[in-house]
Amino acid sequence: MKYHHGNLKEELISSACKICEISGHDHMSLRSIAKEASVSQTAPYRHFKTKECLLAEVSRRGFDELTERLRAATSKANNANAKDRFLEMGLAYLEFGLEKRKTYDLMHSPVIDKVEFPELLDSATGAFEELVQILKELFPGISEDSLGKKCIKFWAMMHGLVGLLDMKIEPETDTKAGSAMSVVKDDFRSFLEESLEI
Amino acid sequence: MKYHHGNLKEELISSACKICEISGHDHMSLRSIAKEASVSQTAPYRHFKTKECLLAEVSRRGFDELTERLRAATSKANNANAKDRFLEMGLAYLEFGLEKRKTYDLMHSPVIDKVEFPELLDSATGAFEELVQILKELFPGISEDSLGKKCIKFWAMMHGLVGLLDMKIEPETDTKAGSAMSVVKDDFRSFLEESLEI
DNA sequence: TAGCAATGTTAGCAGCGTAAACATAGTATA
DNA sequence: TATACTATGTTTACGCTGCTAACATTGCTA
Repeated sequence: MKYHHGNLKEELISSACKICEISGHDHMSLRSIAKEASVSQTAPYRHFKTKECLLAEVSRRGFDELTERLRAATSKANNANAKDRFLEMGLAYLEFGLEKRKTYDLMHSPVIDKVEFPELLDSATGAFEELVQILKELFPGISEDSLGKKCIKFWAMMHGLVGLLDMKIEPETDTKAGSAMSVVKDDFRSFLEESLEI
Repeated sequence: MKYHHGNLKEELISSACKICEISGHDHMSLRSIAKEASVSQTAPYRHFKTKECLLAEVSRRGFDELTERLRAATSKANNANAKDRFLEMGLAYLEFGLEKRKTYDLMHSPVIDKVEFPELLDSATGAFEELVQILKELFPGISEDSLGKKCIKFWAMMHGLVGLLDMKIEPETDTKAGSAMSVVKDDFRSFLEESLEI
């Protein structure tokens, strides 16, 4: 067993990503991550000033993966029209949010002050930029103001939807909110399509 | 100093609400709350099984206040038409979210599993119900399915907006997202009005 | 080859949520 | 009114946490 790990920083990050997605960022301890890397409790402090810094890195990777997925979704249907590609993107966003829910939560959690981590803000902006591009195509010649509004509207709707869909309101505890939700869930495509007329 | 406090439970909750809104729920300790009530560290355990139970109560009060504000907003403009009342409600939602941001975060935070706290779910549903009512008025004769979709759409948009608006992207760090945001912020009323055509 | 910076370890602090055992006060019943 | 019971408080203690300080080892560079 050599004293110097060699690739500890990277291993800590990927362990953190794994643990975060399993247990959620608020049940994740630096000590457990260090243990997973078979390293002393305080070793992480040679690579991250605080726990928050490590979490910021996890968050950043989350945004980068989201960006990648959005890009992949729109280019998957590359020869299709802009509208279909937009729909694919919406679906990809939702999938990411629901699939990697705990990471998604971290990414939007206030525990990490994005102002303190500029490169995190960059990654987050990157994902947003994907939406801007596809909407620009969808509405050619649109004014900057209108484009901005549309972007916010969709981004907000998607973000809100992830939160709402994840509430997993079961049929038994069915309420108005619950039944409304399943309508959307069952046919998200048409839901999103209608929204295009905003 | 009498041994029995007399109204400890209530005082703990209101202290918790105060501390939560100031420091955020993740920087709030049971011990500090107990101290604020001049009571031993473990006294809260006579009234709340776990810290989460206290947080659930804080969250519940948040939803109740939100419901109250939404109701007040729509009835404030009581003699106005449904559309104006809807706009008032949207504004009220946004105001609550931005004004009581930390509490709002707790309310939507996954740390409290709503399934475990049915009365919390009730309170949350109450707020949603306000939206259902006003949209029903706005679109008389609308099918249940369409109504449901509209509700989700607006709720998601509002919820997403609070998160986005609070990012407080400053002019200096201006990005496409930042400038788009200020457009919405400056004229939320027209932003919401346009969305009505969904 | 000497020295320095990077990266690891050990020991220890204060704060946290929580459980167990005990103390006191208020209330219902005999 | 005396007695038991229940509700509500305190003390003590445990294991976990983030983090700091002091020290050890390694690899790079002059």
